[in-house]
Amino acid sequence: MAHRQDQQRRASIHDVASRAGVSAATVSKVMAGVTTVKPDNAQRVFDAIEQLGYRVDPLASDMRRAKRRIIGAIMPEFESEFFGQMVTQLESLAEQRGYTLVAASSRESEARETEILARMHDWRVAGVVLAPVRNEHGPAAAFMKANGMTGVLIDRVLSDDAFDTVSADSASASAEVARELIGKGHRHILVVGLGEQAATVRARLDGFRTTALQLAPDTRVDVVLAETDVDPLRAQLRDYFAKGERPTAVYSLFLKGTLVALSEFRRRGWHCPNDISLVGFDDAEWMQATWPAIAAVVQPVRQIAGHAMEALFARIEGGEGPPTARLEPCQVLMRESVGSPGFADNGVATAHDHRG
Amino acid sequence: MAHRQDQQRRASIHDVASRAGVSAATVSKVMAGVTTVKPDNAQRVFDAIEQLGYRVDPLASDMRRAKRRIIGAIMPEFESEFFGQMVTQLESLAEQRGYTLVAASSRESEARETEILARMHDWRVAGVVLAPVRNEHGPAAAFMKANGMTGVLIDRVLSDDAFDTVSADSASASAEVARELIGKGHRHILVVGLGEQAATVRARLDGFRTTALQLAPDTRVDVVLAETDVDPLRAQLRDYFAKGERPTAVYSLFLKGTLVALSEFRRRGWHCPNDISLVGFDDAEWMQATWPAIAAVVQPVRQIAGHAMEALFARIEGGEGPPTARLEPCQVLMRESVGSPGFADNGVATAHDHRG
DNA sequence: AGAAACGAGTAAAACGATTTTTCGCAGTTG
DNA sequence: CAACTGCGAAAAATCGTTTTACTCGTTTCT
Repeated sequence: MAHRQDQQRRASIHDVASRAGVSAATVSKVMAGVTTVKPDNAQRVFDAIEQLGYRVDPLASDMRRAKRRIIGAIMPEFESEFFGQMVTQLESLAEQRGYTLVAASSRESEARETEILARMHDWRVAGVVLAPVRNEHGPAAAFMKANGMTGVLIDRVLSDDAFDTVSADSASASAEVARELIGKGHRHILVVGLGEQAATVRARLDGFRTTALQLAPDTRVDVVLAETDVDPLRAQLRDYFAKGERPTAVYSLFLKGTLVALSEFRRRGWHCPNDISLVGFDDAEWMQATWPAIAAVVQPVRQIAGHAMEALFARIEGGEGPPTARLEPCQVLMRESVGSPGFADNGVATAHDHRG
Repeated sequence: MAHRQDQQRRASIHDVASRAGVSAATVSKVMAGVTTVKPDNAQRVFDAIEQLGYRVDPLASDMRRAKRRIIGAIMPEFESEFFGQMVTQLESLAEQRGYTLVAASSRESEARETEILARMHDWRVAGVVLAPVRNEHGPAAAFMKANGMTGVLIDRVLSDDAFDTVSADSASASAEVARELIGKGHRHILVVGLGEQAATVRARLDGFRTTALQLAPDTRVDVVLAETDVDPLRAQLRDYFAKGERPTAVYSLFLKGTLVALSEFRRRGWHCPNDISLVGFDDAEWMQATWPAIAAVVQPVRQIAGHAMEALFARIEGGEGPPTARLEPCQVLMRESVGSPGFADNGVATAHDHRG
């Protein structure tokens, strides 16, 4: 084939039409499966399509309708397993319905979130799955509302008066964590979190505290909440321990907090679970490979993605009615990082002797 | 504003034109910054744009030109830090040049890879960043070639005769790992990997073995390579150890292998680095938080993304010349999981006594 | 003065599809 | 035989832009 002119223009519907000796409209009808076309002509159209390798240009095809067969997805980040799985799921579900998913990362910035949303509005996407940086009351949701966009809010949300929401049932999961920890005898527990994710953090904190205090009113629940970034949290946690505070268990409300707690333990020579117990919201693959394995709350990614898309497409297809707020149950995996207090011996690392 | 009819049609260029009392062509010129427009008219156009909240429909705008201001990105998966960071970077770089990134996950399937590519071709994307599942010789690259698409290959590739490639310098990094391990006295090292990622796995393995044997010809390098999935690897590794093999160090050629190795150590009660040393290709955030911290080869994500986009846009803008093959240097972080052999005491777990 | 150049703008043709409208024609009916 | 019915297909309108080609004055050059 030598050095073909590869930068050729692709065959359009008119090329197919003229080769088949019919009009473009007829080609369109054949492709849409309309039956009022003579079999003879239909065959010639099929042949022409085959020969030219013709494929519909989806964007041109969408041109005529107001909405395009595109779903926008905005995630706070792509670097974590959770959002990675979420995007994968959403992509798959969108595809199943003949839509294309266009995902963007707001990089934990509300300003960027709105910019992306504006771009997607320009693209005239059919709908948006928004995982807001903070909560459902941010500028992004307001933008969607103001511009009459259809969308679903997920993850760091509870409920909204304009959009359907789907998120993990943080409160119940946290309550279960509380039951487990109290049941194991813990009475001084530290909860660490990041304040910016207001919606979920509050639900998780309240769910935990309420249940803990209900089961054992003498329980002391300390809270270390950093405002925005992870480094301040690390500093605050360091201060907290430096003051001599010595909880028997730590419950981290989100993944990064679990890492911070873990590295802080490590710095002080504390081992789980002998010196201190640890449970984290959000599971990750590595948590099963470490020693000890880290207990975690597993979010139902598939369910969240599934119901989000279901709700979204219902709205796209004109579904009416008040917005729904769905909470999907989590799974709490109590692994080796959680034990009973009592072996604690104030900062002296103990010998390990786990055996598979 | 009561219950406005929010499902309004957005203002088009013609709406702006008629409100400003000019033609659509003039509006287009004003927006493009053409100077041959009377200031008076230009002002009226700007006012109309302002009042109507008009924004160009990027897809309609792209309609007229053959290529669209869209870059496609195909990654084997979204769940890992590496590809998450990669997508984030690529998105950012595309945006900087006024393009939109559309990312898709091939979910480690070559068949799906080609399907996605076909869809992107239908979309008439300006270019594609492809991180192939296996290597540069797969069906996806062939498809791109056959259809005259412009693109760049990254990550699991070495070089290609049609496309620019950018990847981590696996061989050099592996050589450095070999130097480190040999230097620490290791003479029996197990390398674990996944065979499907042929291109890079071979480079990493050869780079390691060559240097190791060169520095210490008596070194024994065992290799456990699974074909496709992670579970067979786990089984093979289990068999290997069950045979009584007792290397003093393990070098994992990819992240999942590191997790498998780690959990296998855990199952057998072996501790790093006293019982066995571990180095993994690919870094992850958690590796610094665990005890011990896991030594890892850090891939230069930013550099790879940066040069990939640079090369891609050069081609998009018509750049000629033979394809380039870039190798970006990695950083090898020797953490606590690597020590000197000699403390090994055949399977009996030893007491830990790390202190921050 | 007449040609050429230029300035400022418009109408119309693309781009690649889909959808609505119109049209020709064959067959049927009164 | 005129009028009606349907079928199949073509022609035209539409989506929102950009670009080309063209008009109509006015100015400048020879």
